[in-house]
Amino acid sequence: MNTELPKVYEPQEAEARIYKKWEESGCFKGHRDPKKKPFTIVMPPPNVTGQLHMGHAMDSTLQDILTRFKRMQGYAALWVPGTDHAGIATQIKVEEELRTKENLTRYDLGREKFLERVWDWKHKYGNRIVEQQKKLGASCDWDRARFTMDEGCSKAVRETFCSLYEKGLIYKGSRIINWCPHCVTALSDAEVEYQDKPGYFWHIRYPIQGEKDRYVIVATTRPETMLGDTGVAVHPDDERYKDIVGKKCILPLVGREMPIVADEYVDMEFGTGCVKMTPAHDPNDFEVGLRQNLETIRVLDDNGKVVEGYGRYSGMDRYEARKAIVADLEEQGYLVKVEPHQHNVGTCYRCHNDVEPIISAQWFVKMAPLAKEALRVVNEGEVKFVPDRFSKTYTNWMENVHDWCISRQLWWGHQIPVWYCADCGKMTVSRTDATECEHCHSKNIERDPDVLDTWFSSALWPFSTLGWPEKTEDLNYFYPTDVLVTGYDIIFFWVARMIFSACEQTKKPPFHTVFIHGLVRDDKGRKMSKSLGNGIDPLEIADKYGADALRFNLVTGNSPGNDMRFYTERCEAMRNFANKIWNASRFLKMNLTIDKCELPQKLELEDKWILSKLNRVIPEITENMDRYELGVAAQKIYDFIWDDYCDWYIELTKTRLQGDDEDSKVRAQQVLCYVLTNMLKLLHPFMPFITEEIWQALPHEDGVEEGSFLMLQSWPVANEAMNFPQEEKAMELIMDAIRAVRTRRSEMNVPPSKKAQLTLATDEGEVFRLGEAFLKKLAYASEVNIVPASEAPAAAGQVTVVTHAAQIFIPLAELVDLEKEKARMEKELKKNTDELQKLNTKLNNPGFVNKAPAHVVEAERERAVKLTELVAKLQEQLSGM
RNA sequence: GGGAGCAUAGCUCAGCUGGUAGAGCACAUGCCUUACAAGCAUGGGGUCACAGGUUCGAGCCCUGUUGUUCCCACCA
Repeated sequence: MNTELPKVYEPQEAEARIYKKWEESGCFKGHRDPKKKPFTIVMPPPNVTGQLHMGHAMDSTLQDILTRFKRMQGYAALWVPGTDHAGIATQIKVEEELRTKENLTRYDLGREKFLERVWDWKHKYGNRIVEQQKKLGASCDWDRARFTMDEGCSKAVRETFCSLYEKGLIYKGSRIINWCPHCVTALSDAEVEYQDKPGYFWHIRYPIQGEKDRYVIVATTRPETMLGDTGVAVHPDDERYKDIVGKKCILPLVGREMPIVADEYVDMEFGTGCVKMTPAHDPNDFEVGLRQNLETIRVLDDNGKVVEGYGRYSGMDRYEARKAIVADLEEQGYLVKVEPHQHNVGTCYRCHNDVEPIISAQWFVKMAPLAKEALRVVNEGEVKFVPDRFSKTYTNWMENVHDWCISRQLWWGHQIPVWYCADCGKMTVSRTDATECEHCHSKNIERDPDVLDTWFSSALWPFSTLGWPEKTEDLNYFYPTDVLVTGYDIIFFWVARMIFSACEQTKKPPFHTVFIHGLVRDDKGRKMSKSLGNGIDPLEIADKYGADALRFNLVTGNSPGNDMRFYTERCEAMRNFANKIWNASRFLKMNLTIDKCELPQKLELEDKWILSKLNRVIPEITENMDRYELGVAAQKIYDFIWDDYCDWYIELTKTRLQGDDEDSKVRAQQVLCYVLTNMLKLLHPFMPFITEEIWQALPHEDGVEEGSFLMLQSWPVANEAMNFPQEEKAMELIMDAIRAVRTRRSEMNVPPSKKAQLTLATDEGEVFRLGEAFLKKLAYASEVNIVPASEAPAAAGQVTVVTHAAQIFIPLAELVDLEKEKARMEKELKKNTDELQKLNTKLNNPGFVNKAPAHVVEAERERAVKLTELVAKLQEQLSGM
């Protein structure tokens, strides 16, 4: 905060400057402090290839809020950042660049050269997202930044693979897997996205061998797979087909003889009750094939083209082949009919091309034993999801999980540490690079060319980043970590896998809480995506409105786990809030003569009111934070700052600040400063920059070191000695009167410049005498007369206002239309009488009085008293009109 | 076929363990009141989707209905 104090807060320059200061002075460092409890958050590593998008911004904001909050609460807070090598995504990006700039493929370069290019790319762009996170204020310990392909993480990957293999939890097998012909790699189940797409049902006739003119009719959505058919199945109880079970049929176009088998899998009700079996290209058929001993014939190659040996179809792309086959079937009279059919097609989560189920030799993690412990820790509450409903999502998935296909036919990633011996044919699985076969010592070995699923290394992230498998001090102190913050969209990909990996490798769950947030959508509720071009760049927003405003926007107005729509206008509102605080602070600075932030001995009514309110809001906000209700906490601090502090307290202190009583002036400053300091602390996790900026410019409490930072100050706690319930109530009486007068004046369009005398008839004369100055300033009174309630003047010819504590008379006779005034009063009387009646019914109900908690009954009684007084006053005034 | 979310002011959404319905934006009126017009004051606007139930009391809890969104699942 410089001395010029511009009227409008400009975040751009300030934010960069402040961040630099923090970073230079080591504020973000996570130190092992034996006197403190650790609080650890490990960042979900964004892709190295990535640009920071709104989802990252939200994720990082939530983590930063938690980290800053805990740091201020005195924890040894550590937030570990990093990036993910993102196998497919990165490889595709680099390949694209190769193609467009040099017209080369990765095969032209060869594996080694290509990987060099990817590393170059990583070094060039990998830091971009880090810089972007810094712009948003992320208080990570950047010195600990990790990359999933760096040495430590790679070591963790190798150790995990080998130990799982040794325990028999990793195996290689030929299974039906999801294959992306575009990315030319296997995918895990989680990497397949199912989409409803319009398609067709082709009904095809397969002649039965030896039975003239007899056929089975099968239906398929993928006719090209018929080339790989090795059987037809019917249900064993299906009377229609009992006689043909065991016979053979002939595959059209190919001429293959295939058995007709009976299998429970077939649904008699569906279609014709006959199903073509393609064990090499359909997971169900594969299972049936195993039971029925059907041949497995692969007809599509890795690129999705028909393999050799199928005449004119060979070499055709799967869709081309489909057309050709359908045409031929029709021409040869095998096609019975074609029906439009909506079906669920698996697509690649990266390139969105249709995934092909293909039989292939891949590496798998055996999930059943791992899932057991991963379920236990969640079921027994060792790991909690916030909001809790996501634990159901998690357990449902974990209970039904299949083995995890972890090998990918890519180059960029952790290469599988397995060597095959050309001599003895056995495998060597090793933690260090093998030079010979461990079985026959032959040097004639070759490494498995495949790499591991990216998520295999991400799954180790919470402990690999802290040094595992080494037994490091960090691991000992900071692990298990505390909270994982992430979107619900990667619960399966990542959260679940971290949990079972940690349980297996470290024998502990990786964190105790999973704090789940929703997606940030555009203003129409659509997902932000590149293809739609509806993404909003968080950095542009931060640039325009400030990172503080962006953060505040991302954290308010929605509840945990729910998606939120992003409105730029809301950022504007939050920017206005920042500006409001700026100006409140500017006002204080302009009036500041003190150089220390401390509370005075003597407090005025309004001081006690604001301090008491502050005392109430501190524990509330703290509790909301503890419960991850960050939006609620943010809203409360917003309201307190804007409504209580700015709109009321500052206004209330103005007469003192501008008056002649030096002592009172100083004391007002002291309270203003004290409350502002506390508010800045409460707001700091949400709006770190502006709060730091202002705090730096304010006088500090005793014990705050020169050159210290707000981010390192302690979180406020309520001060019991500063609770003043009586004064709070008294102040409210005055505020009620001010509001009531303002309302009446506003209804009559009296401008503030037209001051008027106020007469208050009240039994709370003492209180209102304390509020005289406030009534003058805030209720535009030229003079305030206070008389006992019994001596109320005649209402005639006056504007009258009634609160439950006072009747107020304003001599603005020329503005009063007596009839209108009467009507208004009658309306108000009726409203209040009705309400009082309702309340009395409630209070006369023994059920309520006996069963409701005492404080609720008490509150209602108080309300009834107030209402009764109000009604009495209204009646009195009406009768005098 | 399972599972979950959502339905509250014109719009977008909050509403913590049941206790007098809230915010932002928008709208209306009056204010350049010496911190802030990115502001101040005041106001209008809601059968909390529908139907039952539990309770002294339901936006909140239970059951069902409707609409809507999402996730999971091998119906060819």
